Amino acid sequence: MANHSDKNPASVCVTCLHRETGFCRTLFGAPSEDTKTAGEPGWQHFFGARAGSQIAARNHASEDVFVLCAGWAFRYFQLADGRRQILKFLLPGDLFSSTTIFEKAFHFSVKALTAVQVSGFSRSEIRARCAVDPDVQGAIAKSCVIDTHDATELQTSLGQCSAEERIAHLLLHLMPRIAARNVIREQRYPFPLRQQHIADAVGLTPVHVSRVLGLFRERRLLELSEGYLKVINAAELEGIGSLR
Amino acid sequence: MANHSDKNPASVCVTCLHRETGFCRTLFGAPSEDTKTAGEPGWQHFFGARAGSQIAARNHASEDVFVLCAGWAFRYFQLADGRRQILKFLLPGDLFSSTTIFEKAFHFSVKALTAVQVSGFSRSEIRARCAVDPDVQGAIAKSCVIDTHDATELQTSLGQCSAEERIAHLLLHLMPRIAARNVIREQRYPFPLRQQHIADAVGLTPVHVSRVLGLFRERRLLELSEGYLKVINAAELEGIGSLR
DNA sequence: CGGCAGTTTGATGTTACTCAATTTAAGTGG
DNA sequence: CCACTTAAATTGAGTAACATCAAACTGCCG
Repeated sequence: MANHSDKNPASVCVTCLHRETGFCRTLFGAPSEDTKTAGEPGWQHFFGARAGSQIAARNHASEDVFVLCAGWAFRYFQLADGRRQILKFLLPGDLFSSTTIFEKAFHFSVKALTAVQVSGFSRSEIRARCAVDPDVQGAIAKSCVIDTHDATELQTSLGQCSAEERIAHLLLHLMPRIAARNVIREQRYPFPLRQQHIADAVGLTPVHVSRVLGLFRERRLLELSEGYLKVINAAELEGIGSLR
Repeated sequence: MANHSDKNPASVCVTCLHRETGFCRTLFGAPSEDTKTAGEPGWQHFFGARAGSQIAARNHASEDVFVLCAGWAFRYFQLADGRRQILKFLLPGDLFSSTTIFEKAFHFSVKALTAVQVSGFSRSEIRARCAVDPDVQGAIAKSCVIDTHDATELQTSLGQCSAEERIAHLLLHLMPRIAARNVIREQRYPFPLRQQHIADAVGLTPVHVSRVLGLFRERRLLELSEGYLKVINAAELEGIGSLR
């Protein structure tokens, strides 16, 4: 696993706690001054990782279930010759994958896109809670449903859509997820992806991604630079990428 | 929903019952003369559907969870302009989707590829059993894990692989699944897909699928006709389509 | 100032798509 | 069993979308 040296026992998953979208909230209950300063319970631990570092690898196993608490990461599948498919961009509150609740071994890898904080929970503890707490059950079920639905959309996008449609769809998929975790003003979204990441997510080359984004910019649909995505014409973007 | 007129109360999901792969086995226990002749319990019912008929539609909801008991079907996602992505080919024992256990509404559609028999189970009954029976829990978890893993592979195949690789991968994915449900002699697999289905599953046009299959045939990797797939050189096929 | 990572641009190549015609296979009714 | 019909598969020619290769450009940081 990744380097645990940035471990910060003082903060208990604060980022996740105050997010409706997060998994931690269900496990901890709503945030309180108590939990924020309580330190780690025995069945939970934290670690940080630098941007670009690998924080989970395919075929490795863990007794823990991991949740991203701060920063961006991505889950991906790598082929022997170096090609990789980015399966999902992980935002604070996201499980690495909902299947990790049921299985020790990963079928995927995870890398940090920015500096991140990750929280690990004992799988057996989560499953014990699941057995008695319908809220936890519901959170797990919801997570599975969302992952599957996202997978369906990605498959459709990759299999059926043009370069423009795929990129527009990716942005449209990310926008509400980013908005759920940040205050958005003037349609300006924090957006740390490099074009290489977009390329690996939508199955194109970075060069072609650059051309398509250039087109979008020319048509005044959006601007993308300096770690921000500014959406100028959301309606037209949806017309291109909405999969309806 | 589909036409229930072919309903056949005499047979209790026999096809699923004697399959290790099936969901019904977990719910019923191993087959016995008893269950085979008992008729339907109140929380389960059957129906048949003709080849080509739609048996589930996106945005429709049902109190039931459906399992394919006989024949082939496929789950797919359709776009407004007619394009469709086939997400999974369903074989006897397969749930339409594992998410149907958690959610009433479908995010996908299902069509029969051959004549089929479908079994519907009351969702509330399954969830009640899940709460008390670890085997049922395990079966559901396994089903989620497999669906997610398959989704990962399909995403990678669609996003990163060439036409040859995608088609080879599809065949390699199906072979063991077919073999688990049929006696295979001489590497000859029952295979009812039309080239159009392959095309919709791997994101190519039927014309191009025909060319690639023609190449495979020329290279003596396989033959594909008359509803059967005959694999001649499995090793080379794996070299092309194995995603390693 | 130089170096580096990321992006943009241009020229060219390849893969897969489109359109259209032809062949094969599968029924169907006489 | 044989014309006839229809769906599916194959083949060829031309084209569009995206990849590849290479060079130039940008912003950033030491």
